[in-house]
Amino acid sequence: MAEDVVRAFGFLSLGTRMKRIGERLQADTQKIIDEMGVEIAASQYPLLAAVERLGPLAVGDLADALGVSQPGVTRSIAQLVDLGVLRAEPAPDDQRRKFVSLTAQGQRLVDEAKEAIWPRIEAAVADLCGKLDGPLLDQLAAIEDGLTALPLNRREPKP
Amino acid sequence: MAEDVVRAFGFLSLGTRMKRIGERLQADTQKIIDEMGVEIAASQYPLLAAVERLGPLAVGDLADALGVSQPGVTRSIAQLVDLGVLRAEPAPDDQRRKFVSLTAQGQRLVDEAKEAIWPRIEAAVADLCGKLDGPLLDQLAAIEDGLTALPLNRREPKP
DNA sequence: CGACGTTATATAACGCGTTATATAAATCGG
DNA sequence: CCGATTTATATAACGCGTTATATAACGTCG
Repeated sequence: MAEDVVRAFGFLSLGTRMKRIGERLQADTQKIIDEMGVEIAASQYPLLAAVERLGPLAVGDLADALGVSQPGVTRSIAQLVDLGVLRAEPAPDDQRRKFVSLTAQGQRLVDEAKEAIWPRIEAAVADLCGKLDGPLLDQLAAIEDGLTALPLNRREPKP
Repeated sequence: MAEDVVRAFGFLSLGTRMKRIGERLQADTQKIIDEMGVEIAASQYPLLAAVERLGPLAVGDLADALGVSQPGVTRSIAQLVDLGVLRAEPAPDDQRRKFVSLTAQGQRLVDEAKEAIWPRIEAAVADLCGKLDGPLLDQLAAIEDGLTALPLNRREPKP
């Protein structure tokens, strides 16, 4: 088995490594969602959660709240509007702005997620790294090893 | 200023957040490399470093060493071969396998990087998160705040 | 030895992020 | 009040990761 170069390089490849871990966590999270029979991509939940938490919001404000670029959220919104979970309507006073809100179906989806999915994900991630402490690189190694030993979707199944 | 939803959700959106931080680190790293007038993308360095560290290696072994998929490294290799820094030649005994090695130009590039670029990056990242300790989410918050306060390319300029 | 399964790499299609730029609406200044 | 600038969103093109599948070479077995 070849050496894990990205890990071996420590701080030098920290960006690559964090991105890699993030993708792995997202992939495992997607598995949990799939197992629960929901049709929404894991990556869309932050957007739905932001709309629910902050109320109807313009595209640019959503981009700020999510920390991603405006074209990125514009595209995600378009997909979720197509799926019928989001609605986008121009602001009455300023036709440039578009306010995004949950449809009834979207609200149901979020309610379900809050009830059944998010607690499960949060518990699994907390199980993986809630107890961690110490230097960053050690924690990252523990996360990678922990995921290899037992992926997120095998952790803390709903009691 | 809108609330940072991904941060607020804690473990629930940890994957999204780590990916986001990784991308930000990579982007800052790219700035450092650009400032030093080198024409290689930051994302290619792990591949070059792996080839240098582990010697001539087959495509699949490189994928293992880097923790990415085989098609991913196949594509990166193709680009670096086009740039003239890598060479790929079929193994004499097994024509399916392709061994990847540094060209003279590639070796020069790596030597330069080891001399001037990697130490600078490592110092900047160490400055950002070498002292961190404690729970993971606190460290991530410190990293994000630290990058906002002073991006990597402003840290520890070469003495 | 030839067919068949296996293994290594290549290609295709897609996801989701980015930057750069286009378009349309609002605002500002003469 | 109209032209110029600014602001908000949309679109296009690309980067770099993925999975699924095609192709070619190897090994094995009847």
